[in-house]
Amino acid sequence: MPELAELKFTSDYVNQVSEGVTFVKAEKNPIHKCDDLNIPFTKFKIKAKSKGKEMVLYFLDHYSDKFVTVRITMGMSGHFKLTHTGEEAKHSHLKFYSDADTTLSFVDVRRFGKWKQGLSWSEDRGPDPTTEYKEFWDKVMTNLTKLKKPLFEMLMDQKYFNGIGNYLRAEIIFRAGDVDPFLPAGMQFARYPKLLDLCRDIPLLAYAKGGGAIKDWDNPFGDGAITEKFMLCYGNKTMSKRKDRNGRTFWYDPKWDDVPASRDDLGDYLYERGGLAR
DNA sequence: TGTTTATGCCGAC
DNA sequence: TCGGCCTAAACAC
Repeated sequence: MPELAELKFTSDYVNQVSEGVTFVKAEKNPIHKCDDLNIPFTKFKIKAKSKGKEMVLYFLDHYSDKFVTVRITMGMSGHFKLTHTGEEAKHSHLKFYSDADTTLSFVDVRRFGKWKQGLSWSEDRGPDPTTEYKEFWDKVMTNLTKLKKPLFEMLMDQKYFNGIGNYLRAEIIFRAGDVDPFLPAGMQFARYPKLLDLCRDIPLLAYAKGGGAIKDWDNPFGDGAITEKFMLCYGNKTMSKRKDRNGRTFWYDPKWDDVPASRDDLGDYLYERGGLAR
């Protein structure tokens, strides 16, 4: 489930269940390709922060001010789960054991999630549109000429839109209403500054709507957590869909169905609708 | 029983 | 830019 809002939930969850807890050991599942962790403390606290689609975990020494960091991404299925020790979920790939017979596990069925010790936020990912809005706005608006890909594909570029993924781009574009998703992104941001606001407000809405429901990580996908009221477009049978150039399904309002899906025909379309040279 | 699909990257051409 | 990385559930036959 992990886009910007879910990373915030995950970070919240780690902080909630780790509050006041002392951890004593970190362990990696050998099947996972990422490097083992080396937490150089015998007793430590854990704290988490999220930014876009990344998390940073802080391991704080019980006996000093020293700490180490681990940067984590969630892939398609990553999440954290606190259990009794010995009852960790299948597909737990990192386990942090407390001194109270509990384990905080990083659970990830598909193993697309990654971690690396000693790192903080990635240099090649942009600001978080919800917590660093001004930097986000500046970065987009000062690079309009570089945003040449169509809006619906550009919104997945983490260099500018850190935290936006496949469902958020669908919901952002759907709510933008009159904004053609298939025209070049830079042009659309220049024409419709409200797009910048939506890149902040829709992830915030997802966070607000999901607040009560996503906590049940035993059943993160099946309970319609964010669906009613929030998920208007993504996965909706009455909407249209097509594959983007990366093979991801893009859900959109059927009113844009006349936009050519073939790249060969798109040149003429841009000339007519976008005012661009052929 | 086989195929398609899944909220994401990542690196080899 | 395209296939690869993974498991599991939903769907097709």
